[in-house]
Amino acid sequence: MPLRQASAALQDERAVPANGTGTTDLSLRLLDFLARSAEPVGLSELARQFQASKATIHRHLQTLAYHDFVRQDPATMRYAPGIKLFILGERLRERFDILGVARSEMVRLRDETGHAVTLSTLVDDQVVVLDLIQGHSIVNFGTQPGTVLPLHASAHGKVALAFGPEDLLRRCLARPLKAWTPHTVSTRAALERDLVQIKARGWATSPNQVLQGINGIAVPVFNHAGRYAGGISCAGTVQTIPATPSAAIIKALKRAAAQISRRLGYAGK
Amino acid sequence: MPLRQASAALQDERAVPANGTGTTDLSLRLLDFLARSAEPVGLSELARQFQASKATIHRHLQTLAYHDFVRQDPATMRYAPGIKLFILGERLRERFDILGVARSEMVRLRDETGHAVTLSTLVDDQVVVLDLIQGHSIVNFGTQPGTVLPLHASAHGKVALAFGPEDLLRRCLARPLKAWTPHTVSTRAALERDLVQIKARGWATSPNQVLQGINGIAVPVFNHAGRYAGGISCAGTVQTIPATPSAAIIKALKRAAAQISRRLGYAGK
DNA sequence: CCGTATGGTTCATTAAATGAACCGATGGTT
DNA sequence: AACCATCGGTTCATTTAATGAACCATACGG
Repeated sequence: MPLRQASAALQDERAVPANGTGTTDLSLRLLDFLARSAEPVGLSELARQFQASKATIHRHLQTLAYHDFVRQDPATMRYAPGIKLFILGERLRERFDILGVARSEMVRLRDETGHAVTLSTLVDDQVVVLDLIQGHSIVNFGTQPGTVLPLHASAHGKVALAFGPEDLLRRCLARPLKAWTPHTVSTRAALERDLVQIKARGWATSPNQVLQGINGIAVPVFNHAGRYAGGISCAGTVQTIPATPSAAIIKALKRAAAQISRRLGYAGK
Repeated sequence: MPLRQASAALQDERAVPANGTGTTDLSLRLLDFLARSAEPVGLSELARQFQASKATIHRHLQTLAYHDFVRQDPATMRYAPGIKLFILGERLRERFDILGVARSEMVRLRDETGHAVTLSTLVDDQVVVLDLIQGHSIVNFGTQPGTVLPLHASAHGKVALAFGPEDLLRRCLARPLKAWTPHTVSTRAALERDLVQIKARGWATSPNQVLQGINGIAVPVFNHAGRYAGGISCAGTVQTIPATPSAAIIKALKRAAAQISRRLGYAGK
């Protein structure tokens, strides 16, 4: 199977690599590629993907492996992401204090509603899923921690737009709004109309926005300074969570959010 | 407060950086340093720590930031670890399938015993904590996910030595056994005696081994091939988990481990 | 108003990253 | 068995690109 061109995986549509070190750039792209690959990848394959010589790739991998960012499967000789990524990633967790205080409330919310519950926050204009409590159904739902959600087409994202930094919407509109499904709100006017409503009622939904048949409902969490600190949401099928959800689930979400906000030092209602 | 010399943080006691790319090496050390720092660090500070020019550090940070491995606090201009570490770290989680199947059993074990429960596995001769379920006590216990445990001085480590790869013990004995406390088993003979007993009875403890007053009890988990796949443990004070633990807790641990092993496809008893 | 921090940039020097060609091993195919 | 095409890894001459001294502009404190 032809893998997607490696360089596209990370650089994506973004403009120029700016003025940095090209060597490091290659190393990081290698690291990213390996972390995104489902299977360990061989040296030659990597050299082909990145259009570099085997010698170059080999030395990069040596250094990455030395720092445990990459490991070589002793049996197949192929390369896989290393444990260091996991270790450093876990260390980053501590920085998001919202994570610790939210956990128990999320579990309670899950038990109340039976739905999968996710926690998100805004990092550098990106909505990132921080934690996930699996729902009480047979099929596993919800976005995994670490996932980046679209600002305009997810419940979490729209909560961030509605209650987050002032100029977030402007930066969001600077690039085209990707239509994930035929139902995705992808025009500026429709999104702004949506946000007015979300601000008024305090919660956002995203029926069929990012995936047909799936819906989410999210509410904001505020910190000690009274500012947006993140969001919590329930996710499920459009059958279980309709576009206009039941008063019960909204109430449960708002209660949980208020509780978390209070624990973060929020003094508001 | 004088920070520890940055270069020592990662290279540690290890011998030579091998033959890799020095540029990448510096980048990775920078990344590691930032991830380990509690607070964001300024450019000049980093240049001093790594004994390199500001220009060099700056360009490295530019590239790291471009890939979201590092972010610059807009207010203080200082540098902090980026969200990419968290994202890639979470992605690594999927690779450890033991994580998914173990979770519910760990929660049940925690509820049964009240103790903090941890899950570990062996990665490149290192025992790494994969998951932690907090105990039901006021004070938070247990080692955080991502932590590397000593092979000879932790319950998890000794389970790995007893039930893991044949030659792990040999490689473990190749370097001196660090004595974390006065009670740490740090002689070859004592360790080997310990392991014989652990193999016979199927569980390991580590009273006062790595921290005075703290004990852990661990049992192995086996995979579909009947080989060691990791371990689960309960942790607590030596008062709550004595050196020779109650039959109840041992039974609970063994039951949970058997259940997880079975879900991993283990056909044994 | 100076002194000394900070983050960031420029540019000539040179150190170091690079790739073509190579090796030894492995594993199918003829 | 001989062959060919892989594989991971290494060598070494070439030249690219990483480097640091010196340089801004700015901010803070006495």
